[in-house]
Amino acid sequence: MEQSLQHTIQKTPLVQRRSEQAHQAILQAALDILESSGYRAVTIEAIAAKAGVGKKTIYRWWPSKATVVLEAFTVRTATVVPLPNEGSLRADLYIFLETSFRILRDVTGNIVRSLMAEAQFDPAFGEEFRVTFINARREALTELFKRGIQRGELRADSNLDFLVDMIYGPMWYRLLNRHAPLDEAFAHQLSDFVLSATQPTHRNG
Amino acid sequence: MEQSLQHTIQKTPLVQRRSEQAHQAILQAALDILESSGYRAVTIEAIAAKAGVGKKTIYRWWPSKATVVLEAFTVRTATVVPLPNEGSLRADLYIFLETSFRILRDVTGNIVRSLMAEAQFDPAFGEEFRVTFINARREALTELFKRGIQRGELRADSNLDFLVDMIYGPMWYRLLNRHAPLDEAFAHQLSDFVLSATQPTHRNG
Amino acid sequence: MEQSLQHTIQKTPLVQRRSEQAHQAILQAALDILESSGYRAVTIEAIAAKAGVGKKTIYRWWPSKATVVLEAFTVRTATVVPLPNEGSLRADLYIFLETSFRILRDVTGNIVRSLMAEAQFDPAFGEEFRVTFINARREALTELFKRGIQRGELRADSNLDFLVDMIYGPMWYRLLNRHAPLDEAFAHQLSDFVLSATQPTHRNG
Amino acid sequence: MEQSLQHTIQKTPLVQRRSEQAHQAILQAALDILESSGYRAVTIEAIAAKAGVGKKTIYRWWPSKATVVLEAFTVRTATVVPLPNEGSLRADLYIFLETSFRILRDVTGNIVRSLMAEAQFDPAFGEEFRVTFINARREALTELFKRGIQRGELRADSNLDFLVDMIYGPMWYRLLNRHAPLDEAFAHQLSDFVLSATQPTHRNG
DNA sequence: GACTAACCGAGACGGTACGTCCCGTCTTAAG
DNA sequence: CTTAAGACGGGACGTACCGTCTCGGTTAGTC
Repeated sequence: MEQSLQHTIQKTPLVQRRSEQAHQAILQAALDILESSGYRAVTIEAIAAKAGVGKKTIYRWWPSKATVVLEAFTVRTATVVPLPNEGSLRADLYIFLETSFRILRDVTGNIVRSLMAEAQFDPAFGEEFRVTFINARREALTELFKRGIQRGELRADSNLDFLVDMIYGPMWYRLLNRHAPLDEAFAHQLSDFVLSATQPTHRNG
Repeated sequence: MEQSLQHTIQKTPLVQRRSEQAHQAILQAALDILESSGYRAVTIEAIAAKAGVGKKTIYRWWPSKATVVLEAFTVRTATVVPLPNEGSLRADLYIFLETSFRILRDVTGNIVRSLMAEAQFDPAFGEEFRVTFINARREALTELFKRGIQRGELRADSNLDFLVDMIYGPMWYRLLNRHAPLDEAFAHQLSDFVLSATQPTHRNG
Repeated sequence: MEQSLQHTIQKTPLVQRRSEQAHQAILQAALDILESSGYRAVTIEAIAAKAGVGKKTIYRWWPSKATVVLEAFTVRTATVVPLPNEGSLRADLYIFLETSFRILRDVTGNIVRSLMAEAQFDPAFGEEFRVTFINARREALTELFKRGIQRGELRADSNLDFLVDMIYGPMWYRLLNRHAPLDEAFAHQLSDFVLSATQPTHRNG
Repeated sequence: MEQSLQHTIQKTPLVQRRSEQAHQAILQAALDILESSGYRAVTIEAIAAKAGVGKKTIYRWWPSKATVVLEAFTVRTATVVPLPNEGSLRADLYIFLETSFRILRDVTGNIVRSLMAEAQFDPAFGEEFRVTFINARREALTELFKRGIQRGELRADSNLDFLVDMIYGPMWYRLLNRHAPLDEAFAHQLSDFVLSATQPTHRNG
């Protein structure tokens, strides 16, 4: 983020000569603590100590520990957003969900839950979390639905943002509330349900 | 809580009863701070100071500040769960949602968001939150659906728990993620969508 | 102290019907904690718990934990004040000192040190400690000197209080300051020194 | 303390130097509380509040409040150890005692009593108190006696440590036990008594 | 090649809140 | 109507982190 300006004008070269080594050490330390001791144990002081870095260095580049964790999580782990293309919306949606669920079922789920929780207390981080994390996933899902429209599997005037809410809402609800698992059955139910409510023939039949 | 055993043998009520005065002062103080300064300002020390109570007294009866806030919130505020009965599932569902949304749009929404966030960090509180708060609301919604089945508006073999997820999921998602409002339009969209996916086939057959 | 009134008039029988059992249990508990964990671990709460007694019961009969310890120490342990009678002041003094030193060398020394320390912080206890403990020992020593005067080993106009200070002062100094031991050598040095400064023939010779 | 190594290799002065400002503020605050409210009112929290300093800063540099008070007392107050040189041991000793007594008769006496009391409960502090405070005074007195030996007023083989005990013992005893005052009369009695017991035999032979 | 400005590690700093320990008083129920 | 049991308001403890700051030292252009 702070580097995105460097390849543009580059008229003030002495500014922000960050140490890439320290940068990576910080992200790695955050991940290590996260995996070994959980989000609660992640503190700026612990990260600094583990990374062999001054606290100032962390504060220089990130506004909060949640932001560090978010970057560590998105950059250092290969948490790619799935974008299946199986030929049918039903199949794509199911695979998208089952892939997402599988990722969330392991430690990743706990990290994501912690980040969403942190977002409730820290509005600035909330905004960043939405932009960086949530929206990327919403757009992938939107892309799936758009393909469905192109194939005629979905009405062209469907409210895609709303459909995305109908998919991600129940997923997050189960993730955060833990009253029921994010399993294959749920992936089937959820994709079937949303498609059954949106199939063009049924809706206007 | 400690009185629930009294109708049995009454041989071990040696548990000293709590001071009702202190109890209420604590809940009120928690609410006051919550409303005036937000959840972040709620600390055990602040509650104790405002309630004119020793910290130990709070720790004696509640395991965490989240638990105090939950009790203050559920007991002292009239946050009744809506249970409309308008004659049709569609109307009941819409009114249920619009009533819920209206409550969540004011400060209550922030409290609820904070509690859900806290539940992510504190498993014990998470369990209590689910049982005390979430489940009560799930059951009310389930009751609505059951009436719909009785009226023939819903298939008798509908998976009600899943339907509840499809209603509460998107609501919580918007509440926590704040990418879109919990307004009347969403109440309409959501109730219509769920009903359109669940209308008994023989009605449209 | 509070019993000293009971065998006098006894016209108000229902007042102060202290439980002798509780009384002894408290003293014993104080001693037990003292010996097993040291003076620092002696608290009213610990005594009450160990004695199976309410805290109120302790506060009813003693003003402070130091007072409890003092009574436990003087009443329940057989810490008799030595009063040797060997026929000469020199012998009596040495035996008195060596006996006292021997007692102070074991745990008793620590208790006595703690009580003297407590007396510095709590003036009321300080007074009681002086009257109950210190003065009894000063009087014993004074008695020794008086016998010395009768035998002609000491001038009749000797300032006995001052002589007592010259004996007990160095003893307490070593006890509290711990820079040198309270051993037999010191008992000899001390008694010899005081006698050499007070022998009638040398002084006026 | 951390500067004492600087004249050597200067390769490991990585210990961050303490803030002299905070250091002095803490000592001053301790003294202020001590003089205005007594030793009992001296708490780490009170010192921190009065000095405008975090509690951690105090704990970083001192192990206990007694240590803070000791440093405040020895460094910030001009409690010089008297070292008279009047030409005779008798005069020097009397002036030494009367000067010491005068200092102990005011608030200083209470501080010193409190420190000695604290030393009974806290062995580590006891050691520091002995080394820092007690020993400095013992050495001054020893110096007096050594001059007496040089002048021929004292036998060359006198046990000076024992003589110091015979002077300081009674002083401390009266200071702590408060059964009699530290007045000029006692200064005379004490110095006379010790000298009368130690006069070289060949002088009176 | 020396200068110099920024970064860097280390961690001290003022500060807030934590959860615990005891204090001395007060309340309850049980005998 | 006195107990034991322990809850109560309160004060201080020593700890954990916060976010800011102050040090030397290191390093990377620029002069």
